[in-house]
Amino acid sequence: MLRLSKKTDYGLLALRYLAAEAPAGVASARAIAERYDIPVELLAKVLQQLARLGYVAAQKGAHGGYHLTRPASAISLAEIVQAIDGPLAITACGRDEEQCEQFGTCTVRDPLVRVTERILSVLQTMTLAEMVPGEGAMPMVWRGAAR
Amino acid sequence: MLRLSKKTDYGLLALRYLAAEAPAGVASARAIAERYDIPVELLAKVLQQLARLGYVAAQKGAHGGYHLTRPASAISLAEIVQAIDGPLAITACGRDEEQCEQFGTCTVRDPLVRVTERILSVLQTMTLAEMVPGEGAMPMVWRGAAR
DNA sequence: TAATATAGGACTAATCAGGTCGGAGTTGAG
DNA sequence: CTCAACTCCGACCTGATTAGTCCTATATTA
Ligand code: SF4
Ligand code: SF4
Repeated sequence: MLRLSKKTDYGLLALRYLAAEAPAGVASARAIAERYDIPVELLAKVLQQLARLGYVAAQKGAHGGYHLTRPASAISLAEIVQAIDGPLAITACGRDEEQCEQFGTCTVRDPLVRVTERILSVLQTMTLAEMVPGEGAMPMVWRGAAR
Repeated sequence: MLRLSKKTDYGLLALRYLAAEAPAGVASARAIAERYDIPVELLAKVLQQLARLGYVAAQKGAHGGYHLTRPASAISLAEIVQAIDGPLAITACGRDEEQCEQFGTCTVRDPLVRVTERILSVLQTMTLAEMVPGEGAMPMVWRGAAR
């Protein structure tokens, strides 16, 4: 029903925390999970994935944790979503060989990929920095930002 | 993973068929299902839902079928999606009382509803008529259509 | 009346997201 | 140097949502 997964939701929450509220920009999975009342292991998994993709760096051992590797203004919502949920696709035919039965006779595929591209561009124009009101840059250049 | 349901996909296919290819703008659920190799019963259910909402009208009995009640240019993709999949929501907190555990401590809710609104506007700017290349109006007023 | 079409509910099967478990690696105090 | 505590990490399990099926009732037309 056009919903993004809870994992993405949690990941977003965590990244925003690292960007805005974390003591020295560093926080452990446990700390973030307790702050937002999220299952620890699940959030850990999300952060692991983000670490694998290089959005955050992990520090093991005591007093370890995660920290951002890029400025929050350089991380788009689109990147986060795709890092966790995989490539953005509105339909089943969206990516890979995952094509549906009616791939051959389908007449709405092309219009829908156009829609997908536009949604992607919406996600790309929203950066992590714009999600934290006080901190970072909060540019007032909203209008005309499409595309 | 931000995908719209197969039902919506089928419904879209059916509506486009009624708008563009159907003999006299009328076709039965069976005919459409066979045309696109869709489970008949499932497509029937989708069309019933669309009929209930008033997007198509049903004619029972022999030589019956469905036909659009509005010009294709007056039906937006947003309407179709919401008619079949229910209200558009990116997150679990999106609608109703379906609120998640971290509703109270959540810090990303507001930005995400903004994103939802923008995605909705993308879907609203795409009409059924724009999905059939030859027929109907295909306006070239894409740029600057956001919001 | 026989054939064809929609209307609507209940039921089953498959898929996927959400959540859980135990283990491996690192750190730092003693 | 040793060891215990803390962290990340990968695989596994389970419940919820979706996709699809089946059956019965009702309406229309040839
Ligand atoms: S029906 Fe068409 S648009 Fe939908 S998944 Fe299949 S090929 Fe893609
Ligand atoms: S975590 Fe926040 S944005 Fe996500 S569903 Fe819960 S309240 Fe909504």
